[in-house]
Amino acid sequence: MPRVQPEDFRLVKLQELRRLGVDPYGGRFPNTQPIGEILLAFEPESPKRVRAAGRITNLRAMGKASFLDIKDRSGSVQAFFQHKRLGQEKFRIHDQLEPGDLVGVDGELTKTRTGEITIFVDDFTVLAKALLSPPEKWHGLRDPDMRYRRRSVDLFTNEEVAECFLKRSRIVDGIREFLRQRGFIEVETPMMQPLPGGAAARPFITHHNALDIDLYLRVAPELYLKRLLVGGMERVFEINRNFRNEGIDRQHNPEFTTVELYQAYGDYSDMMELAECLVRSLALQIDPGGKLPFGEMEINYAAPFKRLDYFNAFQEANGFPADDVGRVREKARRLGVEEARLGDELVLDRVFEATVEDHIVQPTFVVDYPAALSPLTKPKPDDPRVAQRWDLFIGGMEMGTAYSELNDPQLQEKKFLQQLEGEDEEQETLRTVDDDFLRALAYGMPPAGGMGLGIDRLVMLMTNNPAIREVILFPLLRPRKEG
RNA sequence: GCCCCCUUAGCUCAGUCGGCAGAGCAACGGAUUCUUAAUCCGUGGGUCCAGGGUUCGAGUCCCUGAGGGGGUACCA
Repeated sequence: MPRVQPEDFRLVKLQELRRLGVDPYGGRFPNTQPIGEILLAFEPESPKRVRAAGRITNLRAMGKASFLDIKDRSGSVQAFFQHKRLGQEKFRIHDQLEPGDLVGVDGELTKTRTGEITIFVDDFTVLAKALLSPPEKWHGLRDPDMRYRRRSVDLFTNEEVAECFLKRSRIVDGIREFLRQRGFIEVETPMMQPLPGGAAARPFITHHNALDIDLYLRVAPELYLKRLLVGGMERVFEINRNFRNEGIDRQHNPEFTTVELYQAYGDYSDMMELAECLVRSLALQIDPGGKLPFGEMEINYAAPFKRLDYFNAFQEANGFPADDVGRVREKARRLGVEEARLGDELVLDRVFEATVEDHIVQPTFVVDYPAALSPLTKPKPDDPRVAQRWDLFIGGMEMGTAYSELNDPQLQEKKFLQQLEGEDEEQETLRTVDDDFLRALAYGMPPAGGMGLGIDRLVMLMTNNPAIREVILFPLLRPRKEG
């Protein structure tokens, strides 16, 4: 038994092609024009010869003639195959074509009697015989699970899916362009790290045989990018994957892409300006009015984004101050948070999430977080309990975070050690002290602003897809035997 | 992790009160030289997710499990 069972009726056609002396898996087919361009260049009064290649998406056979719809990445065109025009031998080969096959065609571009722009084919090449049928033409491939598992089919069948990933590519291009113009250079730092740092999340663990050491897939690139600041790379960014061994839902995939950047001699207010400008410019590229739908919501990307002071917002939403530990815990219990085994600062964060963050729809910077939640962040000069940090929320999602980066090596060490002391509700969440990073800091890191933005979520907003799996080409799925 | 829903032909789906397993598309045979989801005539196609139970009889009711979807929880 082959691993993938071809459909019998397609094997028959495959054999017939070979019997006719045709290689069903063609070869180079040069000098084609994108179908979209062919259609744009059409002039009714002066028919031209054209050459196109693509997938047969539909086929209407009528005895001695048939119409095939041929689709490439740029568009779709009708091709007319006629016995009279092709001759007995070629028409016989044409009879073996089916929806899903890839063909190259040569012919004259004119209109049919009904006015459809059509390639009147006088020669063609079989480029690939499909041994599995494409999805049914009315409803197509709709089941989300099947769409993710067979993303190839999803992409060539569902126009809007292909479009979404085209947009994603353009968004990433846009981010790179934006940052280059501001003097940032792109770098790549380790995805496999001896110590997972930069965020508190459960890491994936792997093993390197030659060195016989465990390595962690990174949960964040932060500590490496900061080493580059020490090294004198004053404006750096990295667009790459992070890996977190956590749950999967509409906003979370175990591997996800972020852009993380550092700007020497700046701080979190520079990052705020940068983030606002970047996100706004991406939105404006899609809608000149800067208003985009997201599910039931309409998001207005007009500047300036709203600013919300963490402690003021907390007081306003809850009617008591964030440092009233007793009332914070009481509120947490009422919200159904199991607060007993959590530290004060984590309980506060839960209550803040439930009462403030979850209700944010329009682009909003939540500014000045409790320092206890932000160990890599420079505290405010006038109040060490407050960190120079903001989180950006849009459409109910956390889009990113930024700090004035902590560059005091001794304070950093102290904060690392405090993290170790805090009772750890997640046994698997590693909290370690990265001595090598501390050593780098000790050589002197310039004060800097740093920021991370979730690119998948950004794409969700820009393409109006409320599920992260719609914007990741191959989201993680449970493997399935029968396929 | 917990709650709710879904799983029937290659695909998209219907299936009433527990009583012979259904449609469209796709496939196969035929007709058709300007069609547009082509049309017309004909044919074949099922481990009803898996296992167990109730019943004279289960796609349908009950239990267990698997996979998926949605929600919720977790994710400095």
